Amino acid sequence: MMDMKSVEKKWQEKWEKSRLNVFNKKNADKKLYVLEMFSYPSAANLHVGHWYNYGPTDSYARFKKMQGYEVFQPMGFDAFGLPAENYAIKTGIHPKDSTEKNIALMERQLRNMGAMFDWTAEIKTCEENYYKWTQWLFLQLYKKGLAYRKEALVNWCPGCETVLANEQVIDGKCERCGNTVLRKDMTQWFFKITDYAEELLSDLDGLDWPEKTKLMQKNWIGKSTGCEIDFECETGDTITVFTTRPDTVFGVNYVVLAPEHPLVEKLKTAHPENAKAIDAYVQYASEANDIDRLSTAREKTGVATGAYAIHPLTQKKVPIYLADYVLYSYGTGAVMAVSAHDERDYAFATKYGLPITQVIQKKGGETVLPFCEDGILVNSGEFDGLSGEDARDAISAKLAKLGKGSKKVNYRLRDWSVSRQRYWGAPIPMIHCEKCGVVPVPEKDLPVKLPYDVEFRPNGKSPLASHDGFMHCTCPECGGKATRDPDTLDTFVCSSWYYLRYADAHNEKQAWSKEVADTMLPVDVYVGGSEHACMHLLYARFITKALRDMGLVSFDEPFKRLVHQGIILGPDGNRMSKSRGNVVSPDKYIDEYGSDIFRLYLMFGFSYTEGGPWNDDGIKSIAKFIDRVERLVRKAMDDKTSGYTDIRSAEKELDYVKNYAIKSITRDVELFSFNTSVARIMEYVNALQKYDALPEKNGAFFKASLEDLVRMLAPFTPHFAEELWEICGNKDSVFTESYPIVDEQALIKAETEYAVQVNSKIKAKLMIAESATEEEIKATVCAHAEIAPLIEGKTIKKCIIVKGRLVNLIVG
RNA sequence: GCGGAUGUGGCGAAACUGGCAGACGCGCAGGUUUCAGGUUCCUGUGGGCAACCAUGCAGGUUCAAGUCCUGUCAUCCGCACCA
Repeated sequence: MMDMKSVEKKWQEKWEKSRLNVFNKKNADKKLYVLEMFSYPSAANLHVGHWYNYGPTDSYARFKKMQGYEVFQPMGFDAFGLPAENYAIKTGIHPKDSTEKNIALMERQLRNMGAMFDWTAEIKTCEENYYKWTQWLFLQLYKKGLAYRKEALVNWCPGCETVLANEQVIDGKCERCGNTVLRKDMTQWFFKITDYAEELLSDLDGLDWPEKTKLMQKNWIGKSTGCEIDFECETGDTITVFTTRPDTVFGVNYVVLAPEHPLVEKLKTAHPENAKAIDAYVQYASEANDIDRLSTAREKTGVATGAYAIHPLTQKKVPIYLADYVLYSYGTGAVMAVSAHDERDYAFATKYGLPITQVIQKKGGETVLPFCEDGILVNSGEFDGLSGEDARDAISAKLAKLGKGSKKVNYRLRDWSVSRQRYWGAPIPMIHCEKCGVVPVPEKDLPVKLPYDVEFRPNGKSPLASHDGFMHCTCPECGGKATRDPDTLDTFVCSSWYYLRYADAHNEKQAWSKEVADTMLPVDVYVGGSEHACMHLLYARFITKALRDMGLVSFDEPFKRLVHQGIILGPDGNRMSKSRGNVVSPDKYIDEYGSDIFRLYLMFGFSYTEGGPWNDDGIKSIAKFIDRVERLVRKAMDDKTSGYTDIRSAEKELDYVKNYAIKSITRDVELFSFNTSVARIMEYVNALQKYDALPEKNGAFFKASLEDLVRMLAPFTPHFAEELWEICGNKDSVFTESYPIVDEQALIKAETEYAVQVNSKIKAKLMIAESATEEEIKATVCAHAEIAPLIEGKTIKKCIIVKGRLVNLIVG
């Protein structure tokens, strides 16, 4: 039995020395960029999830390398972020110190994993030579008008006196102190991702991504086509509403504004008798936290303003309400309420006793209100009788003609808020000057360094705001006194472009050279968890498109193909978590069996994209399998009795199994179907063992067959295969070999087994020559001893032959 | 509420465009090796004595359904008043 630990160490050192894992630019024409999502540097050891992401994907990469691709598989660290800062607040250990320590630890473990990472391209997002370019990226977006400042609602924890990221808000409460999180207006930097909404949506079609992920992005972007309609308000102002159902416009019973709508103030002035009630409602709505407000189950609330608006087509007066079921952030922040044909309006109207006017009739059936589907228009003047689509066209055309409305497309997607009132991130490279306003830091002055000596314990402001040395600077435009932006960038900004930096990691003059980027990118295969569907994966696509429009890259999409690994659950079937106490650590398994066996088990025991509950019964069997392979190889190499040199049926049979395995593996690895690939190798090993047990065998043939086994095994158990390859008497790395290629000739058999059915029931199995014609097959089947009695005296109505598989005789 | 996925032996799972359901492995049983335990190797292993019955459940299409269609239940994931 091999000492896996020393074998792994031996080969890792050899690979390091021979630069086996380093991308060779000379072969760039054959490049294949295989990327795993980089890691957050945690203090804990690598967990099963890391192994499950990186181990099998590395096998994929190695397989492609053996197929002749020049594989680029870099690794790095997404090193800024909240956990390090929270840890610092709790323990007083500086985020930089803990992060660097964690990176060192994690990098060592990643190296011990033996994956084919090209460490020469390693990046750490918290280092100056990286975040300098993150800041540069911000400036490019700013120049392009894609970064802007505005007031926005943020999560505010009154206990910690700080802003929280959405992820830190658990059930409406602060994850640290448990206080109820409030919403607060603050001026923030945003990236204008909404400018790209349409392209982000339409380009999904061309991506080789899981359909589920594409659908999630599609829903997230949330395109809806409709119409904006103007209602004149009694104050003389115009209330513009957005609707996807202009066909229901004759059924408008009232108009609703979101409580935050700017017109509220004016309406209050116009109707002082209601001012108190309005104020109370606005206050009530602002205090409701997101969880309550967003719940569909919540009862509708609202208040009458006393004001009215004029219906643009009927000229009738309709009352104006405030209600928080209308979201200020979507559409125009105002809706026309059609009580009969919208569930929410119906519920509101019912509660407050408002009129309900039916204007749509169900086609062929009784109309039950609220009726929200398409139907035939009634009570709609000249538009009566029209149906859904036609009515929408006709009515929006009429409104447009009157200057009272126009077609409009809205997206659910909002601009990306990137300011964080936090310390451990890339400082936003902006300067605030009393005279010149907001001024970008000149590129030559980058990076804006993140100072070390900062009080990062929360006090209600960004930690950097209290650091005088950082804050005070001179205005690059007027040279006068100015201050820096005290906020840092969301870490998703760092990870939105890292795949570009990998390709040109040591470039000191640029973030990347366009030439290099265009050679190395896009990423051919990107592997990571599906939890990033609407965050990282969307941001990265947006940034790529923005960079393309700036002429900095020449491709539209960063990740051509995307694969999500499944999740390995705890043995109890739940997500692993400390609180549940069901966390399985890979350490003891690595210690006992080594990294090859551990990764092989991960590949064999689970369906890669599904994952599933952890179970360690299987890992022992993998260790046994590896032992068996080793014994088989050693025995064959020691075997001096080479026997004879003929190729008999036994050799042909072995060759068949081998080539069947090669063919299957070649297809399955491409699909990330590792469990079936390993199964085919096991079958081949079983066949080799059977052959080995023969009294006589062709020694040279057997040795060659075993060398093929080692090649086949190499991507899955790289260290072990190298050792076997050496035992076989080879000097070079097995990874300089090419993966065995299927010999189709070996897969042709003289005879195939057919299942024979009579009236669709299996009755017999028999061997039929591959060359037989359909007529011959039919004759053979009918004459067969088990079949003949069953069809005797009956007419064969039909004979279905599936070549190489089955024959179905329909008799009556 | 909306959208999506999944449901197959005692267990992890296979099954490419409808074509022999359960590959491969675990476990289990019997044998073998060993002083003994582990190990090795061999054989068997969905259920039922059988005809037959079996892919969550109920229908349907088809010569043929795990696979296609309709309905339904359960679990998981995403979104959640988006007008």
